[in-house]
Amino acid sequence: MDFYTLSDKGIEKECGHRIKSLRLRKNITQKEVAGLTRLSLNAIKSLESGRGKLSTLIVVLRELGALDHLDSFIPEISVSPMQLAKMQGKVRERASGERLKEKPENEREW
Amino acid sequence: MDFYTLSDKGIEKECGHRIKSLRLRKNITQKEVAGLTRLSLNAIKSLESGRGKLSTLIVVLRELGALDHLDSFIPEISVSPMQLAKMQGKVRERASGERLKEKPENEREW
DNA sequence: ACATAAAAGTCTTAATAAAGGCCATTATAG
DNA sequence: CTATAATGGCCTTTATTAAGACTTTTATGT
Repeated sequence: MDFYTLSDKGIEKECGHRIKSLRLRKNITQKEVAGLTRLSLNAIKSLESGRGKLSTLIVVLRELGALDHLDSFIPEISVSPMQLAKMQGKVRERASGERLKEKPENEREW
Repeated sequence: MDFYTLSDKGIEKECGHRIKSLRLRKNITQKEVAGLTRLSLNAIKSLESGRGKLSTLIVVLRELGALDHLDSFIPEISVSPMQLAKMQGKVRERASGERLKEKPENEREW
């Protein structure tokens, strides 16, 4: 399955379907998940239809014992040793934006 | 990294950090991501601080070229052949749920 | 086949994210 | 070191989700 062929909405729906599948695999109802997570039934229904907040997803995945899947969803970057050396062990904290000319060297107007 | 040792809020923050790392690896600014995804700068900032909607996460991950990991996120359930046989090729659509006694067999009150 | 419960749909209200703006802080290119 | 851009924080308004209740549809155990 190639997700790049799907629209954003398509991916949202696919995520919802898979969460539902995980739940059904454990054979528990939406209402039970709501109770276990202390979320509302509506939140569970929304999540399974592809909407919802990131926090909702996390809480539900934990209850379904699927947090490890989230780990691969948002991969941790691995910095290569060479790159680390190049930055002298410093981790970049900001993108290196464009820098306007500091000031024209010998500015003169006439 | 084991997500199960983290609190829900901890996982949210970790997700935000990873998204930021993915962005910095491509050396683009939050403002650029906002422009490319047609989301607001605020939405990007929120996402990188661990909040945000699932849809926001998906759109940003696509822009950062990290959608391919989604496949391993919530893997599609693989139904064993035996189970398939047991359900006569039918896929379960609802949890089985408890069923109250249909009706007392020989009900009589006196 | 039918009764029952799971789940989908729909509403109202409360909470929170998104949009857009402005200011303060700080990494960093030069 | 210093000027500048990147980012974080905060605020207001708007849009969307969560909560909670109710009704309707439909899968499914018996």
